[in-house]
Amino acid sequence: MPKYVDKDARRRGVAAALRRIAAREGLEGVSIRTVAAEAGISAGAVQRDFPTKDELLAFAFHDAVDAVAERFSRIRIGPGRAGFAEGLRAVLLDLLPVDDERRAQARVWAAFYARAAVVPDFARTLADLDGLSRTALRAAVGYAVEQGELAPGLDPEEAVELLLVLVDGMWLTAARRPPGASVDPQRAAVDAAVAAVTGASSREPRR
Amino acid sequence: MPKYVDKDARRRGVAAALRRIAAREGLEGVSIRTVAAEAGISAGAVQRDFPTKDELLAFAFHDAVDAVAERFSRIRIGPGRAGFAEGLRAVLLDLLPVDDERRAQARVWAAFYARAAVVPDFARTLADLDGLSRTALRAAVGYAVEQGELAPGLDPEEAVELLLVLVDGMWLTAARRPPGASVDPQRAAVDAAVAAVTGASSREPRR
DNA sequence: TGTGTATTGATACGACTGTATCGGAAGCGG
DNA sequence: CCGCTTCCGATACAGTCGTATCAATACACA
Repeated sequence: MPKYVDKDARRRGVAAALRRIAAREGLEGVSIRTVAAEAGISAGAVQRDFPTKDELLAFAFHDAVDAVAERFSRIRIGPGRAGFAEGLRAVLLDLLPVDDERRAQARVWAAFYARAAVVPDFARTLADLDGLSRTALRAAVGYAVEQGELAPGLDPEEAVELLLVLVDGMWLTAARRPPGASVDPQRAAVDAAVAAVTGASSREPRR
Repeated sequence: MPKYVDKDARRRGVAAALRRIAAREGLEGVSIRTVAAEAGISAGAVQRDFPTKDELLAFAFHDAVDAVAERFSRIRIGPGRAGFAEGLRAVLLDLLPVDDERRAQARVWAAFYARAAVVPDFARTLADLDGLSRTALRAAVGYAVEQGELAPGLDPEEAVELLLVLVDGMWLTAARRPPGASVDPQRAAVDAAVAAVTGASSREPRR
């Protein structure tokens, strides 16, 4: 039969267009028409791929969540991989918006994050992501305890919660960084975070 | 001459109405008409107080920033006041959304925060707030160093940056907490943060 | 090559947006 | 009590929103 088209690929393309707009002007600038224009197709085409705007937003959101989850899962901390301090440092540095792509991604994240404060579905998705990060961090912190790399006074479970909050803070602080500003303060925060959680010194050894 | 009205008071009232809406449905639900209805006045009256919507948003934002700044400045850490650990714990616990008012405030904050990722004026205001917090934290950390309460390996300047990020993370994580959820994870994060930064133990001494 | 169906762009609709304009209500100085 | 100035609510306007509808198009198969 006639005229077939790769639907999933185009759905992802439309979602990417939405994120480009969201990175530029926030979720407020996102409409069926603007997204269609950014994607280079007509508004009618967008309507067919996503019958309603909520579905479009939800899809783009889940796509963004997946991208962030993938970014985290790329760095595994544990036996045979990176040590705890190095791994933690890598995760946190990965959130620093050193290039435009990462800065754009952070701004999109901030937009969706704010929506999660108001739309329960979004909040649930972020809570799920928390769950994933929690188990990953639990494993990493457990490994740190084995290696004696966790700061002596820290309760492992509590350390996991601290790191969760820290990651959110890094990511969102990054979102509001103006284009020309220096990343040094954030780099300092990363150094301090690694030092505080591992109990090591941030002054002499590394850098 | 005729008919006088307290303009500033009503401007604040309108801004408060805006924030109530923002806490409930986000900045997307904010329009001249909805704000007017929430404030119990006509749309024309809002227009007189705020000729343009941007001015209204900016005013409400600055009001919210002032409220947050005031919340922080209420707790002074230093000689004669609270010790560093207690003061830090108090600041962080103050961000926990234990009541509805605080949760609403956090959601409003998230909305404005996301806008700061996209509107340079908002970003500048938050950067100014960072400046304020930075000097306050510098004093507190300096005091901690004197008292030997700072974790031994931590660079004071870096510790300040870490705390800045941490506060943002606490506040924004709070914003997306569903109404019924427990605050225990966040309380754990606070305990860990205090322990990690002071170098003390989070297991036995306090709690 | 013709045919039938999946896809498309355009157009229509009602609701809502921000903003401008304006006639009447309201209150104080005389 | 009057006049004048400030305030207020309503209405008007052009634009955009999300969504529905529909004729025209483009393609795979016979």
